[in-house]
Order: sequence, then C-alpha cells, then structure tokens
Amino acid sequence: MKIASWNVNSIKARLPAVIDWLETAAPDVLALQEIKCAADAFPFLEIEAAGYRAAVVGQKTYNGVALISKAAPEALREGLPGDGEDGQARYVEAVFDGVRVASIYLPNGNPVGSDKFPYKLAWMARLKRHAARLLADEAPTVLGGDFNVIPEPEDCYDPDDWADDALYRPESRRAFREILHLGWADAFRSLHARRGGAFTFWDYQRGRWQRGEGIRIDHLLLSPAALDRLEACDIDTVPRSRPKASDHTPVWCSLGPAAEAGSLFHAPGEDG
DNA sequence: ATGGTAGGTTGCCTA
Repeated sequence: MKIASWNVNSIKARLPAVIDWLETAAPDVLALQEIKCAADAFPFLEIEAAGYRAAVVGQKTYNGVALISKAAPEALREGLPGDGEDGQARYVEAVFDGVRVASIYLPNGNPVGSDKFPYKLAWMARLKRHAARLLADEAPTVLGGDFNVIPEPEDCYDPDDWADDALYRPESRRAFREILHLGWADAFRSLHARRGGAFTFWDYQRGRWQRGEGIRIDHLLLSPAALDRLEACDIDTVPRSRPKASDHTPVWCSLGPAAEAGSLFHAPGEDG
C-alpha cells in the first residue's frame, strides 16, 4: 500500500501536475495540503476521471487539505480536535483498507514575534494530544503532511540561515520530538538514517531549487503497527523540477501486507 | 539590510 503526501500550493494551479503524478506514481492514498479552495470548488470530476476519489476539508484562499484515494474513506474525521474556535482547514483523517491516514497542514508560525508562532505551538500541542489518542487504536496509522518543522540540522541546506525561523526554532523542533516520543516514527529517517541533502521544499525565491538549497519539512509519521509494515520510503523530486511546480515535492512510503494474527512474535528459541 | 517568486484575492496577505 503506497501512501504519499504533497503540499501542492493551490490544487487549481497544480491540477495537471497532480493528475500526472497519480498516473505515474499510482499511490493508494495521497494527502494534499494547501489546496487553497473551498470544498465546493475542488476539482472532483478531474480526480474521479483519474480513478480516484477525494475527501476535502477546504477553505477559500488559504490552507485546505484533502485525501485522494482509490478506496472509499471510512471513519472520516474533519478537523483537528481540541479547539472548536479554530476555523482554519488544516486536518483531515480517514481509514483506507484498514490503514488510517491523516493529511496535516501544520501552521507555518512566522514571523516568530507575532501571534502566529504561539498559534503554531498550540496547534502542535493539540496534534500531540490527538496523536496520543490515535496510538490507542488498533489501526496502523500514517500522519502525513507539511509539518513546517525542520527536525534536524541535516534536514536543511544551511541551519544558520534558519536559526530564527519558526520552522527551525527550538520550540518547534521540541514539539515535533515530543510527538515522535509518543511512539511515532519519521518514515524517511527510519530507512535513511543520516542521509543529508534530502529535501521536500525549495523556496521559489533566490533560485533555491537550482542551487539545491532545500529543507525537509514534509513528513510521514508512522505508528508502530504501520512501521512494522514499512518497506520503502523516498522523496520524488521530479515534480519540483518541472515548469509551474509547487515549491514542495511528494514524499511517499509503501507498507507491506498486514501480519497475520499469531505471527507477530517469534516462538521461543526460534532465533537461537 | 534587503529582496527575490508564486498563488490567490483585490488593492495586500501568506508562504
């Protein structure tokens, strides 16, 4: 089962690129962020013509997330619990063939001196609470999305350039680690221990793509049951290389079949 | 110290 995440920076501007990627990469589930449109303005017909369906939590102009899938979504959750006053469209979650997948667009948080930074940290605290509850569920789970967090120095072309940015501030990185420490695994790092220079975002400005100066902020966090099934994970930089590209590129993972009941553990003495 | 680009909305915000 192939699961991917991609911040498309407007689904309308990126529709041909998304259709092309669905056809070439053939994910079972694709979590989109920054679709920048209301649900009733989402291009459902074009997505369905490509053989997929869409669960959309939309918003005009800003934010907006979706789950594109081959299978029908079950147990659909629209919005992150914990603040009924929060109207920003940043979270959608559903179960596909027994695997729960979330599409997360975590707040950017810049500039750090503004109220956007505490909003980011409060949102991360809400996400932590929800992520803890999800671990109590038996369904293997993938939290995919634009987390707007650079976890470690090797996830950035030049950490000094980002020292005071909300994406790299200690508070943001600590909150990200707190979620990991609940029992979630960064799928990319699980398979590529210290591979530096692997990025998912390159700023449109200053020729960052051409210079190879990116950051890794799009992540797939796996619950233990999903991590047990992890077979591959990588970043597909091809979409970022094309004309009219999003500033982000897809990250994907593939999960093998679920282990059968009773085969989860080795019998005593089996390993010698 | 600043500006550079892209997208959406509308005379400016977000990233």
